[in-house]
Amino acid sequence: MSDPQPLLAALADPTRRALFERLNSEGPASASQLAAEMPITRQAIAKHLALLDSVGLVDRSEQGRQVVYSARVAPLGEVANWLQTVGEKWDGRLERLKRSFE
Amino acid sequence: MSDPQPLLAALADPTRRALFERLNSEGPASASQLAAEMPITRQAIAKHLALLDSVGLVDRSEQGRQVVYSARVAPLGEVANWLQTVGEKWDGRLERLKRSFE
DNA sequence: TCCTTTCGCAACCTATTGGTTGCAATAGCC
DNA sequence: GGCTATTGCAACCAATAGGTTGCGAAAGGA
Repeated sequence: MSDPQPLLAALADPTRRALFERLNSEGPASASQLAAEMPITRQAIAKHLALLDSVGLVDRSEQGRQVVYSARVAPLGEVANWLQTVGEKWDGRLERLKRSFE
Repeated sequence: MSDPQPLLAALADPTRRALFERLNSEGPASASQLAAEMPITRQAIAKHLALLDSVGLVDRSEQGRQVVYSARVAPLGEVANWLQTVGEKWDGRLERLKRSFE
C-alpha cells in the first residue's frame, strides 16, 4: 500500500484542485483551453497538469497539435484507503482503552 | 458544506501527517514529548500542532504546566465527503455520456 | 508555402513555508 | 523562595513553490 503523501500534496493546492474538479465535472480539455477559463497563464496550468499527471490524477493524450487532459479518479482510492486506516487505528485505540477498564 | 482545502493543506506536509498519525495511533502527547521522538525541534512541532489545531485535527488541553495534544478524526469526514462528491460528478458524467449514445 | 496555434523548455522573481536559535514567562517541585 | 521544566513569542534563514516572461519548434489550415 503506497503512501498517500504525493496525492495529498497534489490536491493541497487550490488551483490544482480546481483544475482537477474542472476536468472531472466538465470533461477533458487542453492547457490552452483551461488557460482561457482561468486567471493564470497557460504555463502555470501546464506545470500543474504535469504534476497531476505524475500522480495519476490526470490522463494525457496528444490529439494532433494539442494535448488533451482528462481526470482520473482511480488514485483517489488511495486517499480513501488512508482515511480508513486512520479510522481503524482510532477504533483500535478506543478498544484497547475500553479493555483497560475491565 | 465547507471546503476541504485547509484540511488537505494540513495533511499535505509529511511531518504534520506523521504527527497526526502518531497522536492517533499512540495517543496524546505534549510538544516536548513529541520533540523527543522526532528529529526536529520542539518549536517546529509546536507550529505544526498549532496548524493542526486550527483545522480541528487536534485537540489541545492544558494539564498543569504542560499542553497535551490528542488527535481528532472528525474533520476527516470532510475529506471523505469531498471524495464522494468527486465520485458522483464522475458518475454523472459517465451517465450523460452513455445517454448521448442512445 | 506561409502564417497561426499550440506546445515545451528555461530563466527568473517573489511569497510562502518548514525549520532554527534565542529569550522571556510561568508552573510546579525541592 | 529558588531551581528546573515546559511553554510561547519573535526574529531570522534557506529552500521550495506558484507564477510570469520570453523563446524556439512543430503541426495544420489558408
